[in-house]
Amino acid sequence: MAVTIRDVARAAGVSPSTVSRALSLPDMVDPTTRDRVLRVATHLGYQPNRAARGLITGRTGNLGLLLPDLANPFFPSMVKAIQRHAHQADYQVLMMDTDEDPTVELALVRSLAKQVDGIILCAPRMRPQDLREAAAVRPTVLVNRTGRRLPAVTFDNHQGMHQVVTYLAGLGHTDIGFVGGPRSSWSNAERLRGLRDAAGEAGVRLAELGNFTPNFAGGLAATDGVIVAGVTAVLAYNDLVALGLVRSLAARGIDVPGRLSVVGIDDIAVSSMIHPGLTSLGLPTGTAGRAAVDMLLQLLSAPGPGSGSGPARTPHIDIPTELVVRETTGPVGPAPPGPKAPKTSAVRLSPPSGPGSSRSRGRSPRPSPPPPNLTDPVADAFEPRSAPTGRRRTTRR
Amino acid sequence: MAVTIRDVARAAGVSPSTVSRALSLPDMVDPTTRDRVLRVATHLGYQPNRAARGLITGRTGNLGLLLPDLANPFFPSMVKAIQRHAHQADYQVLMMDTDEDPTVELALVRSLAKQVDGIILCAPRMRPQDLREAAAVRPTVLVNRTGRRLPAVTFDNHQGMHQVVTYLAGLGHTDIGFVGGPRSSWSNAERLRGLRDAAGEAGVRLAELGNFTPNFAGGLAATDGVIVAGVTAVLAYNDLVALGLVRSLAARGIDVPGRLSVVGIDDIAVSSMIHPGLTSLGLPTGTAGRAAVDMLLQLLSAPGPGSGSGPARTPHIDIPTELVVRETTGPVGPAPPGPKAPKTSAVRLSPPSGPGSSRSRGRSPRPSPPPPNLTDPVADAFEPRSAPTGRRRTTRR
DNA sequence: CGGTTGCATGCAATCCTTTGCAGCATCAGT
DNA sequence: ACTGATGCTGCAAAGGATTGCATGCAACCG
Repeated sequence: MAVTIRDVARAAGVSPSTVSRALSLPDMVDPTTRDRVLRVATHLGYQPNRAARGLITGRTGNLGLLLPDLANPFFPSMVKAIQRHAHQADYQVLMMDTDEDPTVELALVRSLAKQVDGIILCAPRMRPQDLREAAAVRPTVLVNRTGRRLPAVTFDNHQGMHQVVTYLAGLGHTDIGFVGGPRSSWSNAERLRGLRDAAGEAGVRLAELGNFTPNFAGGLAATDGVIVAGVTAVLAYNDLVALGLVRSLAARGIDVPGRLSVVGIDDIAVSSMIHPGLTSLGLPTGTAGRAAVDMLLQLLSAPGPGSGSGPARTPHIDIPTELVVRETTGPVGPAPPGPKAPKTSAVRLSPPSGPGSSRSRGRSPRPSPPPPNLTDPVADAFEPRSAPTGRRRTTRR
Repeated sequence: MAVTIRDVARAAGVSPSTVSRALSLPDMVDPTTRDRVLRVATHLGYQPNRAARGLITGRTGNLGLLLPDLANPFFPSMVKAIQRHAHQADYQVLMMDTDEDPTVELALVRSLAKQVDGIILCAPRMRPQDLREAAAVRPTVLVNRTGRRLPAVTFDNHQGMHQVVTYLAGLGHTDIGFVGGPRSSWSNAERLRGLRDAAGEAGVRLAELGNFTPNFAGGLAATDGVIVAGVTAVLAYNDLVALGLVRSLAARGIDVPGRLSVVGIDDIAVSSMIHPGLTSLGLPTGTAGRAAVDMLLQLLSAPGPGSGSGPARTPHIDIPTELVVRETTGPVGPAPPGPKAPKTSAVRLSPPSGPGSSRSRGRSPRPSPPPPNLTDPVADAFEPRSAPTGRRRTTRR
């Protein structure tokens, strides 16, 4: 059927062993024969049978990826980065979605165990002991959380919270609310900690508004609490929550950012598509995905635990975040009494006083004059995801 | 290391063959021994080595899934359905993302070939001959397109276009524009064809406004053309394009749906989150994903081509679409001269005259009275994705 | 010139499961 | 009681690649 290593060997006049070595241990065979073997192999279109290889090496050539909900726009970009990077190293990715159900996570990890060489685990609510069990069964890298002595790739929540609080304080906000995510979520706890620190340093009051589901519905549910809290700015657990918040605030006639500034986390693609554009703390998911794959591959090539000189430090990468300022944040102050002011308008956003805010968008308020021409300058103003135009980023401290 | 079939055999006092049969051909072994074997197997936690099995059976237990861009919110829900369904049949899914690059599709299919038993191919722009080559290497099911005599799962574009046109015509629109997607895309051609038919039947004029990239930027780029076309309603190739359109129309001060109604396709999650909510032709991606897996599994269990009585009909499932009416569509007519009417507002949407439009939302315009209580009734009005409240669907014809 | 070293290659075992075939036992029928 | 059929089980052969070990050859040194 398919071309096997014996076919190549026969055609090249060598033994199967030599073919195998020519492919996987190139400098162990004579250059002349190696070239001949490789030429024959490519000519015949030989591709090693992964099952046969796996049977003897005990490796599958697969990486497992466990995540809570692919439908959350936060994940696809990370998944894409992971896939691309894994493929470059000749690994396949087996992805599994837990549907935000922590009870199935461990079961999925177990079923994944036999079929992968290593696991990238994105399970913000998994219990630490389960985490340990998962890591015991296969080399594991955590993403977006830490665990007891386990390799991890995280986003620098502490620094991120500082960015947000500093930015908002610079706009004059002294009362900031936080719409929390799931109580058991690692990043929720982490963000809360960072927020308390940052609020204390900046001298602003922090209102913790409870825990909500990390999606659009959660944002809707949080609205009333935000209103009665009497804050002038609110940070949501993620962009989906923020979107829900913005949506139902608008329905209540509450001006964003005039009466209330809203900030999200994740900087998902939608945040730049809607009106008003959502100010959000961006988490570089692509960088994280690549880092996780690199870390895992390194773990796989490294000798197992117990050997080596002393207990190797468990690797950990903390990725800096990046605040993307758009239109849901503005200086604190009463809603302008101006005649029939539009509900929300980009013009209301004066340049923040924080660092890196030199450029102003310069777009006029909604009832704008007709476009000067019909080609495309408008597109630039709307920050297509690829072009940095119109995105003002605060520099990292 | 791991527990093998021999361990189970030894513990159960039978030969490995019997264990194998007890697991895969249960009614071939004596019930007594079968029970004993199964009990021992589960007790020892035996899981067959997939590599060894694959080596002899020639099957991998994997399904390949090729798609153009996971970051397009249209796909994750389909991917989730595919995964869930495949796992139930004890298959794993190897997903590959082509990054919208048709030139890498064939290469990826080839690299996928040896590692999967069958392929679910979502490649709207792949050339027919490449399609055939892909299908020759492994059993293949096309999704969201057809190809020469190849099994396929599609959405009923023809019926969908009829739904949209009928609905818009019912609102009084006689000039409808279509913002097309990639010229080489199968569904683009299909939609165009359906639109022409439907427009002819309904007696409305159809303006074909060109081809654009199937994303937010494409919508931005299409805006000028839409404006000069002089239409009162426009259908976009997909929701992302529609969102771009809505966004830049708003920036130009063009009232949606007062002056221009906008309809998208896909009904991605975001469309119900933004304001104004996007009217969209929903494509049941979950249904499609499940259907594709079912079809592929059937293909895998069926005898290969050439056998059987005559050429079996190539399976094809056409999934009905479902129009979800929200706030970007309304009756044709000049923008109301009413005092400081908000740019867009749900109240402006009078019930469409189409079928199935009995319920009205009953939400008041934006400057609404304060909420009656502080719990959650607002959430209901905003159609959290799970609850059908607030989604008026036109019944299928 | 003999011995040793080192390199390149081949041999053969091994990974674990499935499955065609053979064997054995039991049972029914005559 | 013998024959034939039936049903369950075991034997052994794949299936393709990797790898420790052995072998053969050449080169080099003494």
